[in-house]
Amino acid sequence: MTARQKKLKTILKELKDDGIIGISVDCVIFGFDENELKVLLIKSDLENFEDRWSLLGDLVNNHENLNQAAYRVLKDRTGMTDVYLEEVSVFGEVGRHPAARVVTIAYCSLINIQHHKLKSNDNELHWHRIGSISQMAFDHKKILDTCHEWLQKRVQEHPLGFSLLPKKFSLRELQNLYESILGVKLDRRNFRKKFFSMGLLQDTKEYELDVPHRPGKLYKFNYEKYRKKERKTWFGIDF
Amino acid sequence: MTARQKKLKTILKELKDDGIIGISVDCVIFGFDENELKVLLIKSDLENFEDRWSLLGDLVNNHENLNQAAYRVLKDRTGMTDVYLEEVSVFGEVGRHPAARVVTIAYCSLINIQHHKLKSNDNELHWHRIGSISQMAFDHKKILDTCHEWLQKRVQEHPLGFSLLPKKFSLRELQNLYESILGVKLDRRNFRKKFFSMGLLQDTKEYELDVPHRPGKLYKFNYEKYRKKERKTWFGIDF
DNA sequence: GCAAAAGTGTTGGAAATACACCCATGT
DNA sequence: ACATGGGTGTATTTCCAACACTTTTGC
Repeated sequence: MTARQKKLKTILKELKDDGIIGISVDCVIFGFDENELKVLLIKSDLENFEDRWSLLGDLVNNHENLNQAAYRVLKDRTGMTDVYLEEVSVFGEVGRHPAARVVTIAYCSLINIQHHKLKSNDNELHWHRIGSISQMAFDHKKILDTCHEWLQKRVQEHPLGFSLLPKKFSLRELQNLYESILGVKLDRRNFRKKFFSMGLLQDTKEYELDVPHRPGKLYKFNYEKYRKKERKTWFGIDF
Repeated sequence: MTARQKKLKTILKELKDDGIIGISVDCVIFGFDENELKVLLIKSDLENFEDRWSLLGDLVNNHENLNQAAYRVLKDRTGMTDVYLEEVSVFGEVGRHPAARVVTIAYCSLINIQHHKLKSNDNELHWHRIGSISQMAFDHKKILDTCHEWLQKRVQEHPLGFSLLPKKFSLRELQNLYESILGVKLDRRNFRKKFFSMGLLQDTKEYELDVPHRPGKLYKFNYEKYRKKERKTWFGIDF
């Protein structure tokens, strides 16, 4: 048991003894690699859940904001700082944590997996394919599923998928990303038409390298133009 | 100062002294009356915010789930039990509450205002028109705005607007509801077409009474049919 | 009979879908 | 030369937006 785990255990015991509700953040860290959506998990802290995988999380300090706590978890555990992060939901069932009453705020984080080199000695951390995960510690499977559904919806309405890709990407990569997040196959021509018609992809004049076929153009997402864009507010009622 | 307020003040003081983060729920209670979307507010509990309006909320007890806490607030303060309630977001900035660090879970509740007769002696509670509210206590204006935006989006994708209407309603009432939530004018014929084509409105064979014009048909929303309906998962990418 | 809102269809344009061939590159 | 994926256009269908007159009721 690490020092970190010991300290956590002590704090949780105190919370329980004093009848106090603890607050934590849990990060669902998505990455995209080998054309698959992956999630970064760690071997569970607690004995109760030995051999189960768990999200990265920690208790919130009294003096830090919630998203600061989430950033702290990301930075301390993955070393990454420039990360897309958004609050998704809250999980606060009375019995969700065996050691004490802990209400947790679930964050969805998207990282460019290329930039994140796992230290090789950090063999408690692993990237898992979505769909290859059945059981997890605590209610973390439920949290993961919620965040995945949130991402599926969100990625269709906001340009956050680009956070999972390198700055410069081919349209094929972009399409693979959408297909793997949504779990569907899309028509290549219509997909291109759709994205080009938005006018938010910027031609870099560069091409893929070292591919065993005709290289594709590389694009950047034009955040500046997106920010200025006038957005329609009425999408149409449809249940 | 009421007994309730005194007790709250004591607890908050304890939290602060012990350096503990408190957890509360705050309910944004929407109603629909006189063809306008309204929100139920109360005069603020705290001296700091005298004469400002505040959402209905309370600290979460150690032994109750978060939505149970939200239901409790609704029941204790409005007397209503059969209420639509959904978690929207979390607000946990360090300085958001002057008396202590309190993280609050914001709930959106929709009630049929007809069923809720405010006790006349309860003159601290008032229905406010959305848009007539400028300043509020704490960060409650931000919470209100967040919930309103959430409702605008949600009501277009899920059939929750009906919770604001009587069981039986005319299409005009339904359209007024959507118009007031979204702040837009809609074409009457297209609106009808849209809803009828969903096939979820059930003709009650009844008509409006006591209206000074041709009475409209009354409909019920068919939740059962909605539940069974197969929903498409792919809405199309659009930023 | 008049005021007020209910009820009802059609048409044109935009967007989504389905679909097949040639091109550039590495091996 | 061949295998692999890149790049492109069109026809069809579906969905959305715009729009005006007749009907029923209360007063």
